[in-house]
Amino acid sequence: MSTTGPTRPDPGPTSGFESVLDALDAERRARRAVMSTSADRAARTVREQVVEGRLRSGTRLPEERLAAAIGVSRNTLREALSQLVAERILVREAHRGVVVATPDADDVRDLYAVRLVLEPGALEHGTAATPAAVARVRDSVAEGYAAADRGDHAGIGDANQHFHRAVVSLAGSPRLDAQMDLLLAEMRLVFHRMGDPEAFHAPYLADNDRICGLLEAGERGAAAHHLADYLARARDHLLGELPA
Amino acid sequence: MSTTGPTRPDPGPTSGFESVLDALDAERRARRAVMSTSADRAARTVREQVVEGRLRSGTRLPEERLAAAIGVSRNTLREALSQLVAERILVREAHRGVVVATPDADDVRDLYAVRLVLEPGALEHGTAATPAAVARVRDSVAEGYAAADRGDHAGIGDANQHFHRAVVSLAGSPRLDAQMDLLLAEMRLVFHRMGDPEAFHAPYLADNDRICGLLEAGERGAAAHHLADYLARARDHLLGELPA
DNA sequence: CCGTGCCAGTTGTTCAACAATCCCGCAATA
DNA sequence: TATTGCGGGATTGTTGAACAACTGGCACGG
Repeated sequence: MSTTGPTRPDPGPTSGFESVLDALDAERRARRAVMSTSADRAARTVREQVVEGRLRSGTRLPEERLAAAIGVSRNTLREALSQLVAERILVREAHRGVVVATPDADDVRDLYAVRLVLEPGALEHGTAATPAAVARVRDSVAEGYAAADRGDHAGIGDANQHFHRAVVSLAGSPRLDAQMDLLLAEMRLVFHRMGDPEAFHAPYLADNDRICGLLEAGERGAAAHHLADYLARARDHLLGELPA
Repeated sequence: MSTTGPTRPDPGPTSGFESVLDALDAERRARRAVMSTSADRAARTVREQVVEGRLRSGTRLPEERLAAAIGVSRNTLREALSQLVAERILVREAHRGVVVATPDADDVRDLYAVRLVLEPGALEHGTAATPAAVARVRDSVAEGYAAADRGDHAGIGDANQHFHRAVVSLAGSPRLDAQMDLLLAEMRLVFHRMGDPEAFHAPYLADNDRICGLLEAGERGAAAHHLADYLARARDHLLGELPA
């Protein structure tokens, strides 16, 4: 360390060098998170196909062919599948393989039981209801109206999911956010089983708007009660349209 | 089917035979769930060692030796470890292996953020607050007092966990119950990092009793508020005693 | 004392194999 | 005809070994 570059000072409590070093380290961690392992990538691939609706409920996923298709070994794929089974996106039947989950009425009731605790709870007691967080809720409402204006039914569904995710994020808990993402992925599975999934969400745009308004007005208890009522209605609506 | 047994009627909408058949099928599924795969058994083994406190936070778990110790192959063990990583009991660092998780202050805050939504929510809005479910809450309170009477500190901790699990079960959601079990397992990891984990829970026996009383009296809103307050207190208490 | 390069150990991943199990069809039988 | 019994083929559960990529520590040289 004699010729090139500035000689390392090293003393300062937070030398500029240390910060650069930390930044590089952070970048590396980020890269790791993105690249991750083959198993994680495989899991992401399969999950995407499922929530996107290209793999319908009940389809079997033979390990050998799927592994070849994704380009990983069977062992690695099994790790990925186990992860998705834990997320309840797939179900594994011993010696019969994994199939895309087929949520039944009981699953729907359970999912809504969770949501009825989670979403009103976050709305009323969430400790991260900052203006920015509330604004994200408002954004999702606007997104829904915009999608409705251009007749984009899928867009309405997406916006609706964003709304409920934004509500839960009022709790300010990364764990809860992740949990909600899994729950919403499972909800998509339910929607894909319906005859006309796209038309389902439109009626609830007004509810979202109203709840958001109450939230902005600081009437969090009222917002929570409205949301609870709305969730119960949506649940029954959904149970009515569920096949089998 | 001509000689033995009653000839199959087959017509009835819900022939008693069909129900027997369903029961047998259910039993088989249950058996499968108990036996499960080697990977699940390995996961259960490791999880038990961790929540029991025999494997402390930060301990590294080399795959080869651990696999040999449990008696499964490395590939199978990896499946088990992945499952525990998903449960946040272990953390995996790329190319450095898995170690027992070391929850820090942020983790504790996050865990309590979840609990602050979940537990008061279940208490106030849970739709399965049957007399039997309420009785289970009361049982856990009694269990706590009994443990205190005989100076069984570990027993107090166990009873406390039973109390919070019973509260969440008021929601009547299997998914939420499972989620709460994971959360409580993570809490045990936190407690194991404390200097004197056993003495931590005793002060909260009275709170549990009081909350249970309010619940039995039908004052669910008050019970929820008391629990929320108590959780915030416990969180700060815990953060104060957390090392590092 | 500091930096550099090498080496052992561990992980990530693949491949090939085998037993256990399940599904499907086909023949035998009442 | 409908049911039972019985392969045969396919798939899963699990193992063992192998190799590249990567990490951490140690000796070497300045």
